[in-house]
Amino acid sequence: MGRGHMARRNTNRRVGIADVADKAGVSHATVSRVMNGNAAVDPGIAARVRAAAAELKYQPNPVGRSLALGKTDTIGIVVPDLANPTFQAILRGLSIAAAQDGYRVLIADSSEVTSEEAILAGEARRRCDGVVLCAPRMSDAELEELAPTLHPLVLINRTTVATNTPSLSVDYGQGIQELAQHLVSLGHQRLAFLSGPEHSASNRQRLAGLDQFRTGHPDIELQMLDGGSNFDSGHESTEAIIASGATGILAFNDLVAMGLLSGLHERGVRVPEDISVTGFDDIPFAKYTTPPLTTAAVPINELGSLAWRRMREQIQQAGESATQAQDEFPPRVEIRKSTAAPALKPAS
Amino acid sequence: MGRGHMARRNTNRRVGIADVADKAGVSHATVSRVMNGNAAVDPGIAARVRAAAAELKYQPNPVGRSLALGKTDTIGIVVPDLANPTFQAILRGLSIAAAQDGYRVLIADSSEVTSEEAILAGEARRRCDGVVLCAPRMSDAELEELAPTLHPLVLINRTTVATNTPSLSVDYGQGIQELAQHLVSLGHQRLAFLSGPEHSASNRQRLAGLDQFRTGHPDIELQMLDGGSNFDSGHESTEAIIASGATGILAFNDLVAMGLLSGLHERGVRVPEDISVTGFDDIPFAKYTTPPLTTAAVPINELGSLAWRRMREQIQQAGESATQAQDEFPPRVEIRKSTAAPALKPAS
DNA sequence: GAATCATGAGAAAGCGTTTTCTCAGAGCGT
DNA sequence: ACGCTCTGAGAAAACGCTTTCTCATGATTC
Repeated sequence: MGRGHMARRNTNRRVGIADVADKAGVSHATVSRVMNGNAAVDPGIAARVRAAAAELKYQPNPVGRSLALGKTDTIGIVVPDLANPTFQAILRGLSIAAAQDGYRVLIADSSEVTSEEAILAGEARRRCDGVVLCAPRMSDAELEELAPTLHPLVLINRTTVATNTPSLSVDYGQGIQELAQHLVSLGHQRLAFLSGPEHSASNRQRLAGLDQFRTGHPDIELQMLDGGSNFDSGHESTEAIIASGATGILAFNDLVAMGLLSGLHERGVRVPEDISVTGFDDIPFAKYTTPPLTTAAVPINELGSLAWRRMREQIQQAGESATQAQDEFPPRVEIRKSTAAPALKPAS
Repeated sequence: MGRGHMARRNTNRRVGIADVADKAGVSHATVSRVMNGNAAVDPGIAARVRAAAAELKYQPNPVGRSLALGKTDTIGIVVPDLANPTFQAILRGLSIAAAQDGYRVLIADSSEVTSEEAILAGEARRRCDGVVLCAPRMSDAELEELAPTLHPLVLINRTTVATNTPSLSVDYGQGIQELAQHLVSLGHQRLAFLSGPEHSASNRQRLAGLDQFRTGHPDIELQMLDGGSNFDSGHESTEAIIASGATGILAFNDLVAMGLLSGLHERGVRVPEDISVTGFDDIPFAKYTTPPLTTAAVPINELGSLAWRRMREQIQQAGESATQAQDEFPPRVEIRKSTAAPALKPAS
C-alpha cells in the first residue's frame, strides 16, 4: 500500500525531499537539515544524504520553501511602459543587482493605465518580498494610501511623505533649466518645450522648472507644446515645431527628440544649423543619433542597482521601519552636436 | 489561549483565510469555496463571507495557493542580454500577452555567460509553470539534454530535435541573403559582413546564408570582419570597414549598424553616397537613424506574444506531449535610406 | 411515514518545505 | 555504577491554501 503510493509519486511527481529521505534511510527533517546546513548532523549521515540528493538530482521546491520561510527571494517591479528605454535600463540594473544576491525579479507593465497600477503593485507584493514602483502615474493621494501596504517598497521618480519608504528621483526641474540655460547661452531667444504625458510626475517637474526659468529670464520667449513620450509623438510634432518659429527645442525626452530629429531631417530643416534640439535621459542611443543628441544625463544604469540596494536594506532590517534615504540625482548636461548658436537673422 | 494565539496572528501577520472564516463564523473551507466559486454555497453564507473578506481586505496568499494547486501562474524567461532591444521587445510582448491571461513573468538575464544559462533556466522552471529560453548560447548537446527537464518550454531562435518543444525562429540565413542581394542589385560589387558574437546561433545562420550567397555570386567580393552585437562594436569597426574598401556593409544587427553609421559620420564618410549600410532586426530605432536604416525586419513585437500563445497551449494540454509547431519567420527586407547605388568609380 | 436522495458545510488530508519539540542514546563526572 | 548533560535524529507542527471525505439536515418519493 505505502509502497504503491510511493511508486506512483515517484513516477508522477518531481523528486521531493521524501524521496531523498527514503533513499538515504533518514527522515525528511534530516534531509532538510543537511540541505540547509542548519543544525549539526552526523558527518556520515550527511554524506549519505548528499549522495542520495545528488543521485536523484534533488532540488528543493521553492514554493514549499517560500511557504515555510515566509519569503520568496523575489521582488517585483511595476513600470508604466516596458517599451521605454529608461524603464528598460532600470529593470536591467535591478535584475542584475538582485541576481547577485540570489533574488529574481517579477515584472509588471501597467501599459500607462493608471488605474491598474495599484492592483498590479498589490499582486506583485503578495508574490514577492518587496516591490519597486517605477514612475507611477497615480495621484499623490492614491500613492500615499498604497505605499504603506506595499512595504518594503522603493519608489523611483516619485516620493512619499512616509519616511520609511526610500525613493530615488532625478531632479528634472533642475535638468531642464540647465538645458534651457545652455540654449540661451548659445544665443537662442525663442525656445519651445515639447511636453510629455499629462500624468507623468517628471513632466510636471520639468514644467515647474521651466516656470522658474521664465521668471529668471523674462526676455526669453518660451512656448509650451503638447507632445508625448515616444518617437512617434516627437515625429508628429515636427510641423508644430517648425510653425512655432522657435530655434531652441527642449524635447520631453530623448525618444521625442529623436522622433523630432527624424522629422526635421525629412523636412530639410538642418540640426543644429537651423534648429537646436535637446533631449533628456541620455539613453544609450542618444550619442549615436545624427547629429549626436545634446541631453541631460540621468544615472540610468545606476538607478536600477541602487534601487536594489535600498530594497535589500529594507529586507534585511525586516520589520524595523527606520527612516530611509530619499535620494535625488542632479542630471548632468551632456553637450553634443544637436545644439549650436542660432543662425544670424537678417534683421534682429 | 486560542484567542491569544489568534490575536497575535491578527496583529503580526497579514490577514489570512482563517481570519475571514472567524469573522464570517464559518470554516475556512467554506471561505475557500466562495472565493473560488468552486462548489455550491448557500447564497446567504456566501454573502456573509464576501462581506467579511471585503471588510478585512482579504487577498489569498499566492504562495499557499501555488503549493496547493501545483501552479504559480508565472512563467520565466531567460535572455542572454537585457540590454539588447530585440530581447527587450520579446520580453515586453511576452509579458503583456501573459498578463492578459493572468500570468506574470519572471526574468533572468544570463549576461551572455553561457554556463549560467542552464542553471538560471532550471531555477526559473522550478519557480514557474514554464520557461521560455531566448536565443540560448549553449551548445546543441547541452540544449538537447536540458530541454526535456524544462518542459513546458518555448524556444526562441533555437530548435530542438524533441518534437514536443515549440520553437520560434527567424530565418537569418534567408534574410542576410536578401540584404546582400539588395546591395548587389543596387550595383555593389564589394561587400563586407560585420559578424556577431561567436556563440550566437543566429550569427552562424547568417554565416551559412552568406556562404550560400557566395556560391550563387562568385563574381561578388564578400569579406568577413569580426565584430560584436552592440553599438560600441559597430563604432569600433569603423576603421576596419573603411580600410576594407567595401561599398556595401552588412552589419550583424541594427545596433552594430547604428554604431557604424555614427563612426562613418564622424569620419566624414557619407551614407549612402560613399558606403551603403544594412542592419538586421528592424528595432524601433532603425527608422529614426540618419539616414533611416535599411534592414531586415523580424516580427519582433509578435515574437513575444506568440511565445506566450505557444506556452499557453502547452500549459493547457498539461501532460500530453503532443508534437508542437516549430515556426520559422522569414524576415522582410525594409529598404530605407542607408543603401543606394555606389558612386561611379573613375575607372571600373 | 419511512427510506432515499440531494444539498451544503465542517473536518481533515494534502501540497513540500522548515523548524520546534521530543526523546533515545552516548559520554561524562562523581 | 548511577545520574547528568549533551548530541543528534525522528515525530509532528507550522506555513496558507484547496479539495476530498464525511456527515448532518431537510427535501423527495412511493
